Amino acid sequence: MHLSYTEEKYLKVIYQHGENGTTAVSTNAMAAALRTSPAAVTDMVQKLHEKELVVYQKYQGVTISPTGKAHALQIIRKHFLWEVFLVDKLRLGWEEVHEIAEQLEHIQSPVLIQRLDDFLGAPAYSPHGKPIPNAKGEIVHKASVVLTNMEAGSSGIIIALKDGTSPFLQYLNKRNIYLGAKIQVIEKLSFDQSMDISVDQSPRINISQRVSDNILIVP
Amino acid sequence: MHLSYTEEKYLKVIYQHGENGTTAVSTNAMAAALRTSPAAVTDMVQKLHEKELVVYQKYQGVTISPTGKAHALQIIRKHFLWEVFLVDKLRLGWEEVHEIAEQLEHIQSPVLIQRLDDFLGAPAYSPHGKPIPNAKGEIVHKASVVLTNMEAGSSGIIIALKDGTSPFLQYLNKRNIYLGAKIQVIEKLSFDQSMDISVDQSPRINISQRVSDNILIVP
DNA sequence: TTTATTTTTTAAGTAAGCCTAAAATATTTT
DNA sequence: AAAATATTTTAGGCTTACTTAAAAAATAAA
Repeated sequence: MHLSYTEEKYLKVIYQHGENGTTAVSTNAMAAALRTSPAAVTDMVQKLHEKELVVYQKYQGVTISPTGKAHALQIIRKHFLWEVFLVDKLRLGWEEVHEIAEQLEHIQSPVLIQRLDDFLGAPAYSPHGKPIPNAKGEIVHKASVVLTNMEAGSSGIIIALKDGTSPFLQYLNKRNIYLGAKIQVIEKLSFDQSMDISVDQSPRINISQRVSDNILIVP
Repeated sequence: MHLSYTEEKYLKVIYQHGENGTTAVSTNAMAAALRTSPAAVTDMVQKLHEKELVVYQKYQGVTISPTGKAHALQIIRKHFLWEVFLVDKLRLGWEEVHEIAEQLEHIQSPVLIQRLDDFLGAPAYSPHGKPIPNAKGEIVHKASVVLTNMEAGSSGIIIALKDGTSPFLQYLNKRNIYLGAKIQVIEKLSFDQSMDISVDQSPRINISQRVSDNILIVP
């Protein structure tokens, strides 16, 4: 079934604000999230209920249905993949990519998304460290850990940064540290809490705790 | 001034079907191009006239205005840049990219397009060999030449392919010949009209006339 | 538990973009 | 030049997604 741009936006909000489909979302909350009026939300939600994309009862808020959830997960998948593209390939700061991905997530083309996924190396996490649903809409969630807390000798992949400001990004760029890079913790220096790491097999570099505190890793 | 998705589509068609703004476009022609009714076109064209994006007189067809042209060129620029991305980076066949670029061209974000342009290496031509307007909306048009007609010793860049079918693309891929590659004509073999070329300084390879006939070059 | 407040829904109406059918104008044919 | 045909415009109406204002229901306070 084909959904309109607006219907897609509503489904995504219902899914996300309803804690991934587990709780009901109030009309007011949706209106705020979508920057529209409560009356408009009631209108749309009734239509989505008739299409069986949500479950809605007067005055009881709205919950996403299994069909609606499947749609929402595809939209979220597209959103995150585009975010990875924007940050990873186009080097946009991740404060600014959300807004652009909000538009890109509605582009209709299965082959495009499949190729984009390939091109990006089938990333598992968004730049914000959120797990990307796979093509089937499944979320495979691995717990991430702050680089600071990793043991010497262990390794993993940078999936997200806590600090997304330009100075930090520039620092990382200068030191060739980037999203998706494989990090190996070589040594932890207790004197100043700094650590020696290796990025993608390259020679070891030393980073301060200030830096490692802001890097999230999955094994 | 912000334009709607639909207004953008109309402006592009008016510009392109009016031979880049030089001739008027008929209502029927536009309706066909936009897959809508002539009545809908009259409606929209009157609105665009009031916004001074086109010049329209009853029964006289419509011409783009300078302001409208500036908009159209930006949309076309975006369309072509996305096409380059899809073909060059995502390796989609260029028969299938037009439809996707029709959607992508309406994404609103100046910084996105600037970064995309950088990422693609500021390409001058679309995969179909059409010149891409620059950020100011200027079209710098260099004449292209069929590879077959180039002299031994001369060189240039592949800007387009005449044949975009999968077998041809696979052939090119296998031989490491790609859009944007620098081609040097080393020798022309009159016996079978084949030629020896070098792609981006790599060792010489021989290609048949069947192949060189379908490759377009700019010096 | 009754009243006040907040939330939600209904009702009526708007704008964008489309439709069909009929009327008006252009163009072509005779 | 008149008649026939094709094109274009107008008129009236539809759907989507929104708006504001009023009514209804739920929740919180007294």
